[in-house]
Amino acid sequence: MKASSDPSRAPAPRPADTPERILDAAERLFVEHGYETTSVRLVTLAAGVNIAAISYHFGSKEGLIRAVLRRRLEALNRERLRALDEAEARAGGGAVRPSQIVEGFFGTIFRLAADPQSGGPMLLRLLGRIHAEPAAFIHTLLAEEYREVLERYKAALFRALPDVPRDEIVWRLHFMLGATAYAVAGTDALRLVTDWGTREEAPPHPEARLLPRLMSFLLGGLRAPLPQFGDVPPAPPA
Amino acid sequence: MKASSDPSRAPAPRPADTPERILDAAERLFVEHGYETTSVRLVTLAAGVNIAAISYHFGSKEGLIRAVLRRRLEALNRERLRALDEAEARAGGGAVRPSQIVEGFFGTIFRLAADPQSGGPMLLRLLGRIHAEPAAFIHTLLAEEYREVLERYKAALFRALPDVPRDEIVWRLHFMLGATAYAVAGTDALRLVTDWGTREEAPPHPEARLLPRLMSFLLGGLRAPLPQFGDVPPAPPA
DNA sequence: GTCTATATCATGATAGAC
DNA sequence: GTCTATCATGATATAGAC
Repeated sequence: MKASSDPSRAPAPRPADTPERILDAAERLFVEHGYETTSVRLVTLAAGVNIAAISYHFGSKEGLIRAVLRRRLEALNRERLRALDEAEARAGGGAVRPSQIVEGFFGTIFRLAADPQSGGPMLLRLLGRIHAEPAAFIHTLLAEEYREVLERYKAALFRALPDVPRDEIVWRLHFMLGATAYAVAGTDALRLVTDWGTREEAPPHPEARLLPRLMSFLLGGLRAPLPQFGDVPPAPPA
Repeated sequence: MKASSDPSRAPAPRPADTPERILDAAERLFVEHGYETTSVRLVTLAAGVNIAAISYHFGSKEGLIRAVLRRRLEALNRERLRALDEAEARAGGGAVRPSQIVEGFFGTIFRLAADPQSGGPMLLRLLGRIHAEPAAFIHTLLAEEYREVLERYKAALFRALPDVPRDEIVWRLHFMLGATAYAVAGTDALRLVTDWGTREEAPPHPEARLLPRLMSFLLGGLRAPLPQFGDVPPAPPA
């Protein structure tokens, strides 16, 4: 029997392996302070690993945030595709109802956030934050990671709303993404709108009812009457 | 006659005074690269002023972004209050219609953006970017700057929608802010949703029809059927 | 008010011993 | 794989001449 398989000799001082500890600490710090503001020194300090470990395991700070994002987005993509597959199976050959599509796309975030294994509530804040990062490579990465899933959901919406122009559906999907990213970014932004000056004034667990509230808002926007463009030309003359 | 009042001796090499040149350059660079990523060196270089001018005129980098924001938000607040005053005057003593309220709040951004004096299209991107900055002092500043105007608009919405619980209205206002901030942050985020790989594929001036599209989406969300909370408790038991 | 020169510090990354 | 020590760079801010 090898020593490494002896449970009493398991690497006790490390609760998890180094790369994972780094990913956990980096995720938390990026969420709290943003990508630029968070130094790799602070990440290694919070993770309880050596300063050189990030270069060794992830190559660079950019490699680190890429790994942080991929870890969460992979699970999110998988769940979103599964939700849509299931809804389409239930619909037989017919179109899936818009509420099912919206629930599959946006509700999945909240279902994952309820599972500590998938990141827990931190996942919500990570998604909210990441859409706002100024670094260009992050947006490129997001576009790549989201592409397949967005294509599937867009196609489902086109089928579900055959009377709404496709342009309009794409814009509304964009608006829905924005409303969700903002809603989910944490309670910081909520302070703008509410009177909660102190923690005591805030209701306990304001996010408990967030999902149904958000869903009805998004569906209302998605199914709103089409805009009247009036005299505004589609594009100014060349 | 003093020399300084002689037009031929006006400070010709400076198209505007130093603080304003700095504000213009800083606004553009903060919008493009974010607050943290933009160095004061770059700002002074772009403004064509000396490296020490920012400390002298604004005290620090933080003082600079505060001044950048205040310059635009003051005008925005003024216009938003004016729009609501006007709508309330037209309504006599009655409640202002929701569409008028939403138009007054969100439409004002676009009307200001059409005026180069108020910042032009840059104003849209500035607002989109600023809501996403991680720095805490920026959110505090935003909350202070927005407070009065938001109170007025919230009160108007409460009157306009007496059957909708006030909690729900506040949340929906929050969702509307998010959708707008995202929509307005620039075309970068739009790439996530569209197939525009290259600039050639994008329609010319996609933002021309943005306002009516956004308005109908926001109004649809604001007037959506109330959410059914089902078995979800308002707050978990203590 | 404007400029040059510089003080002081924190960052990301790595070389090389163990 | 992990660690110490260090490098090169670029940051904000200011002192002091003009």
